[in-house]
Amino acid sequence: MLDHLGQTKRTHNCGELRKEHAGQMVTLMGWVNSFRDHGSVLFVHLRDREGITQVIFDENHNLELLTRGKQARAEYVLAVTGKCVLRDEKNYNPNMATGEVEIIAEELKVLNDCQTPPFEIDNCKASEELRLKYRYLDLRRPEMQSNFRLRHQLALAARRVLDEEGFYEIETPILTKSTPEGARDYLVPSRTSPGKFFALPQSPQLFKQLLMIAGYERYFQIARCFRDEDLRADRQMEFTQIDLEMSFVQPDDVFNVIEPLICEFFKVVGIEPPARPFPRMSYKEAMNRYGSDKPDLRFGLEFVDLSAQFEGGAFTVFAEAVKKGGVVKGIVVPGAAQWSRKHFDEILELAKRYGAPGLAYVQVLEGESKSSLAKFLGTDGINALIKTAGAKAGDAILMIGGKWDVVCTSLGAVRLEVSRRENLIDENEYRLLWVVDFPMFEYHDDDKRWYAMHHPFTSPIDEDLDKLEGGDLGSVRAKAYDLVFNGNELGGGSIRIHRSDVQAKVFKALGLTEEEAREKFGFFLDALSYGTPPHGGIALGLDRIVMLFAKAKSLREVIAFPKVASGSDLMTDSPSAVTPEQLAELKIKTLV
RNA sequence: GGAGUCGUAGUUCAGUUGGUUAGAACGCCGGCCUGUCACGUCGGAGGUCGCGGGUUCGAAUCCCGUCGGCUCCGCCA
Repeated sequence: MLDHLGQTKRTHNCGELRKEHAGQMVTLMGWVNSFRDHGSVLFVHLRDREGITQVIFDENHNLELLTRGKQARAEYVLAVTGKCVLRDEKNYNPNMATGEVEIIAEELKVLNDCQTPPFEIDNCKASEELRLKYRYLDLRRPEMQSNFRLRHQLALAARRVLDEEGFYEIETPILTKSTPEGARDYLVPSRTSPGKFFALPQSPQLFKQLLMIAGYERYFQIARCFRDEDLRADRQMEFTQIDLEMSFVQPDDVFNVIEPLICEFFKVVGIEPPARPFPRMSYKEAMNRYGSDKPDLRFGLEFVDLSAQFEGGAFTVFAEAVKKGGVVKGIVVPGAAQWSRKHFDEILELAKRYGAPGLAYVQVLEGESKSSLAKFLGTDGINALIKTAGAKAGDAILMIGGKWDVVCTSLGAVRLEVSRRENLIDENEYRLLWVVDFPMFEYHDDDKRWYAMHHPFTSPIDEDLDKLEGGDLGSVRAKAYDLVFNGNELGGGSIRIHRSDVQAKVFKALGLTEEEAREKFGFFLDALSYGTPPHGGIALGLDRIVMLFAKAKSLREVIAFPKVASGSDLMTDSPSAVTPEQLAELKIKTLV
């Protein structure tokens, strides 16, 4: 039989009672975390958001109440009133914050019962699939509740810091206009304009720029963004950004807002904040030294350029690569001289997945070193190589030669894999940096045209403005920057174009005719011409920030109701079919 | 779109070379138990081996297909 809550009021939560409370009458409400029935005495651990407290039902104290208490099962919802008492010292439970006290039940209300849960909340060993199907149960687990407390605290800190810095929080539309650049849009059919569609925003990009044009000077929003692309452990189709924009600024001004904000996050989680200013590295340098535009600086394995060693040499594969304008780069891996052939082969396979033509290596030994290159370079050549690379006995040098970007990217992947295999990452270290001076454009071989690397409203750096016309678009640098945290891209932004003439040149460079530009961004181009202040901003991935501070392996651990890799929601079983009537109303026919 | 990997009781897993009645732990149900907090103890129930097809005297096991989860490539800032 269930009881009504009635006028019973909770006096304390399940995490706050200490020995100072001994002697007080208290009322707790929560879920049965566990129970142990000893016949004439029953122990119940009652759990709520704040913690767990032990409640005792005792035959000598109240037989009728004990009998009723014994009906409780896992996850029943109880209201218990009783006296908080100090436990005998030998009965302290040091594993519980409330372990020095317990509640002797005087009154019990069973507010609700519970089916046998599909997995134990207290001791969850369930697969992620099952956890997601019963997400509301999964979210009861203290580990998950702690993730969402952290998420709340970080979002709150962001609001506090940005408010102190003079930012207004302003909402922008969720139903907006499809823009073909960038990621695939989620489309929403318009009933009132049959055959036409809204798009869900990939980011509030244009709206926040319009707010600058509108004179709001400093805007921020904790904004939901949508991208119809395949998911990853660190990528959901629907995610949250701390999005902001500022007027009359250069990149430094943005950094000077973001760095204190990030430091505040460290304070919230109780970790010593990193030193400021955060280091900065150009895109080119990051690629050259680490093979990534989001280098993980928690470990070394920096690239050594070995092009000069191979130029014109007997190892024709590498010599040819250099001759054609490519490079040969290597990393020195401590201890890897002992690796098995199989181990090297696995690394080679990885490099190939990233487009590397091959992978050469030298196993550096006390006496003669081992390498497949020995027959080309001779002992002297190998020794010279070892010296240039700075390798010691016991190390191995892994080398890739070819086109610059392929070498950097594939060796970067090798560097990361090696760091994992060799356990080179200190999980308690936090390394932040700004990656700056990104290329403005990147060339896509498949459709033979240039694309904006960031987005087409990014300002080129002043010195490169001239290069927009007449030529070498690949060398134009953008006033764009990414914030990188332990090898993860936490956010990115740029100073925007505020002049119509510059914007027109960029569109032209991207191959957009004036008519196309007008059709796609006409409203925005109009706005640009009405006194746009210089402005710029950034967006930080809130989910990723929470994930990193929570040391979670996937975004799904810090998003309350996430999608799985295939893009569906296992709890609601969405997406799902809709009725023919719904489609008819929208004038939509499906092809499947 | 592609690659790898996993799918057996409510859950997590084991399951030998293809062999007779598919096991364990936890959970669940019932009994006993006054100090447990991973309680203990006695007993019990619980299986479409993801699904479909094939090979075989015989399939959880081998083959083909398919569905679903995870990780990655492509894609994505």
